[in-house]
Amino acid sequence: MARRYDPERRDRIIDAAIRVVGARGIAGLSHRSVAAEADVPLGSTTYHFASLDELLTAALRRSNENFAEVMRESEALADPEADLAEELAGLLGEYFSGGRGRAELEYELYLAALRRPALRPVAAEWTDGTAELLSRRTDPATARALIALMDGICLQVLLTGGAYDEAYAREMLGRIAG
Amino acid sequence: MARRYDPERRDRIIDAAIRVVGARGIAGLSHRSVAAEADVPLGSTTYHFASLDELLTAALRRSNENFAEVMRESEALADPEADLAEELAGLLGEYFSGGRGRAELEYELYLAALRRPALRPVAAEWTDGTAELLSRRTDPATARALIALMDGICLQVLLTGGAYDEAYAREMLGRIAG
DNA sequence: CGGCGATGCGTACACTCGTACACATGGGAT
DNA sequence: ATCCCATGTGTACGAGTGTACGCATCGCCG
Repeated sequence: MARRYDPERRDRIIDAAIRVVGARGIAGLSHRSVAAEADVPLGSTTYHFASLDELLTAALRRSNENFAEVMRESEALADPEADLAEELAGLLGEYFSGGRGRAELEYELYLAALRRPALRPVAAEWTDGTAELLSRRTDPATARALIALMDGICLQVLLTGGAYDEAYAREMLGRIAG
Repeated sequence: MARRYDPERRDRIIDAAIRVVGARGIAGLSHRSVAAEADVPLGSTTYHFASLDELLTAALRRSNENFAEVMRESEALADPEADLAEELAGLLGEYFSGGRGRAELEYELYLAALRRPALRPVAAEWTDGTAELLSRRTDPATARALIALMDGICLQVLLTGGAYDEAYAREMLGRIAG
């Protein structure tokens, strides 16, 4: 077969990996499944990413960037007049409004760091980055606690299959933000 | 080989599964690895647990029971005089004092519910049970928020590889408990 | 323009896995 | 005492996996 000149292949493989994780979970991620999704031969995925951990790391980093984008777009976060707890609760509402899919995907990548030390620095990047963003509206310790509570609330929704209760989230975030 | 009469084999297989997950993670869980750990033939594990999901469900349920035991033993939780936030922060301290191992194992099973609907009812059982326990000291909504925050704090410790800060946990739990 | 190294391609191998199945055994119901 | 079926045992098969390797191709640097 003719060889293709494809300078952005690496990026496309990462995108394919994210789609595969979204559709079949990390358990369904393999060099072959990614190769098929990205429409590249098997050898190409192993060439660009020596191990699956490497690929997952890249996928988590990209996922983080996507989320960071969303938070940056929310100008309300920068408005010192707005109620921080309400803004965050609203943000989570939007996050869940598109169905479980997206949140499930991003959390699966994030939680994968539990067992994969290679992902931990990337997970820490996300936490630190978000904390820094929130630090413009409150002190650093409070910022971290807000993130922890949001994580916990998302977890309860995702793990137990329950619904997201925005008023409840607003109330509890408010207790921390003061 | 002589057949062994072994009425508690099912239980021993569950224990073996928990040890395997602790040592190699859910990714390393297979009928064969469990069979080897429990010292039973392969066919025996497939006989007692038709699918790995079934085995994971049983493992998560047992893990929940172990944790519930710990919480019940903590009489301090029942003492209306004690400061709830301080008690919970202390409990988490004990939880982490034995190294990452135990928390990592239990959270891995718990978080597996994200992608395995079969585990979600069991995860919900745990949340509901713990919330009920805490409801003796506070209202139900606050109880759920305390659990969410504890989950989030544990997650930050486990995912980023950071250390557990008991004073910080106490402060933030206190803001929710009021 | 020449070549070389990065990139792409296809295949083969050894391994593990879930599943299925045929057969053995003996506890407990009848 | 007898028989049945829940339980236990061993093996085989096909599918999927990570990895390695040889060869092809061509952008780019000298």
